[in-house]
Amino acid sequence: MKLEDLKSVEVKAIEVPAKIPVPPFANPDRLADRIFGALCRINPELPCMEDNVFLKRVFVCISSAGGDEYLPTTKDVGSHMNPDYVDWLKTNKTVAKWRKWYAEEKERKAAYNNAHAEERKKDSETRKEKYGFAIVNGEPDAFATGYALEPEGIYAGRGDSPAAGYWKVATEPVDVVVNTNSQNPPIILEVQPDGSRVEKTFKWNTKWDPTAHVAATYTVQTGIPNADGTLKKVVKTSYKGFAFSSTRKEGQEKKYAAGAELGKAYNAILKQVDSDLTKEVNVNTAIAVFLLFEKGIRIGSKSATENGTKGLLSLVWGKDVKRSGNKIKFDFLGKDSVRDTSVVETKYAEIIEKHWNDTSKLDTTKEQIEAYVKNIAPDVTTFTPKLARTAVACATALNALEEMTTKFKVTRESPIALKKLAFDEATMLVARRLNHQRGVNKVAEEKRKAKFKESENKLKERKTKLDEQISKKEERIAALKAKGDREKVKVLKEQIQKAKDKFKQAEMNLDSKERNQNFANSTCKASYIDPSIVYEWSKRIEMPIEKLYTKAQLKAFDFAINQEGK
DNA sequence: GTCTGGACTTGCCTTTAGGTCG
DNA sequence: CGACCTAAAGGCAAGTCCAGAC
Repeated sequence: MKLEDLKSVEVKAIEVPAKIPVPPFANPDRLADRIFGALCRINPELPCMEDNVFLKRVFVCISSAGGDEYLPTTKDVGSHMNPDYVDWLKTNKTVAKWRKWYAEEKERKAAYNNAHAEERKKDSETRKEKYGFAIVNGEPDAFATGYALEPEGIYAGRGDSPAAGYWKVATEPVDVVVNTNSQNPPIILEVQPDGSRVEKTFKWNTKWDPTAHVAATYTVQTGIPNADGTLKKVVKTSYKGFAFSSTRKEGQEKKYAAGAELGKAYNAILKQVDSDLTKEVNVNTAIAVFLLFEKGIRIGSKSATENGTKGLLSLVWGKDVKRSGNKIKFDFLGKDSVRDTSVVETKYAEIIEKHWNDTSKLDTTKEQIEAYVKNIAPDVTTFTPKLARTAVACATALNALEEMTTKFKVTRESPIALKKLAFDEATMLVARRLNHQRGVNKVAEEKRKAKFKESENKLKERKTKLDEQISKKEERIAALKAKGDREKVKVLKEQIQKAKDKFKQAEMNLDSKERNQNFANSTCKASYIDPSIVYEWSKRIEMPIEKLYTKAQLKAFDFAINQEGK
């Protein structure tokens, strides 16, 4: 989806983050001290602290930077083949001392922030007003993801990232290329260890590329450092930039428009797939198209990614995908190392197995898939496999909203809480379809389970209390009836009904939470479901749209949400 | 046509803000 | 009226995709 060329860009400021802080008994200018500090600063409950591969790499970096005094001995961690850093970290005195300092520092900072809350808020607002934006095509435009350069730190990758645990070098202003055609260069806001900012001027490297929708670009390198901070070995390089809000908005708008166009061709595409799979022509591409539209699966490439994760084109038959009767069963690690164990039920299961098994991986390409779809639907001007995911989400959302409206008997008069529940349940169905799982690590999962148990107990307590209150009120009703006070009886009865309804809603909410606890609907809400679908639904049942989207989302979706009078 | 740098999007996790409850 | 809790913002890793070099 090509974005419009830019006419002009002027960047106000770029922030340079502070280095990793270290305790007063260490040397902030010494890299080994900062890496050790970064290690001690990590929350000990995070999964990476249970990961010996991660920890081993951290110590390789510390040693390489000249911090041998921080290294555990072989006696401390066992054999070289299978060292145990996890337990050592839990008992080592130096680590404990550093951790204590970081904990105190955190408290001190929180207390300071608390005491200076108003002043800090004002400060940050002033800064945002003065510097937190660029001027794009003559109009002020916020940054979509902040305007601070990459800070140094230990690279925390997801899954089996080959860079996890290595040192990520801070970006220096000399490494940055500012994308501007303005005479006014951005200033540097250098963050001090105490959080204040010092303004500095700098002679930036600049270029002007109207097709690139970024304020600046730079690369970040991760690997094993020398004592002076240069890298002895580079493990990973990533390219970054500061995107504009308007860019994101433009992209989203075009995406949904293209998705809607594709949606119209949906039936025709499935019909062609049906015909091809039945006649067994073009089968590999037809299977890919079928799964893209049935499952909303990511496309991936022929080979696995460097983290070992997979997408449709790298799935191996018999290993990542299997058949059981008329079911196709998936089990593989996808983006962000999230496991996909979904099942697709289809009458084509046997044909799919026959052909996919022949070639191990699906014998097709993105280009062939694109050509296949465009051949059926020549009106669809933009099609990439990723767009199928948007189309699947929108189609699912449309059906799910209808389904949940009926299931929960939502009408215009329904309470807002019930409408919200129906909406959440519907978006959760989309999240399941797109496999948006949450917190796959054990620590987070345990916490979530504990928390859920707790709310369940609280609800039970509430039920006991409610029953007591109701029986008391019923006694009073009986007494009032005897007296013939109809008015008060009516009021009391209404109160009871209200309390019962409220409790029932709480029960339903908790039940919904339990069923959906391993899924998150935030992502599909923010980037897949066409906001106009949601807006139409909300108008129909008279649900205030601002209860469904956050402030930021409302602003981002204003192209779809007609907010007349607001 | 193929390869790949890098622009742009997606998505999980952590932190923060702000609201609620006792 | 602070402790507690949840929703939203923010952060940044990791995908997809496009265009230019060869």
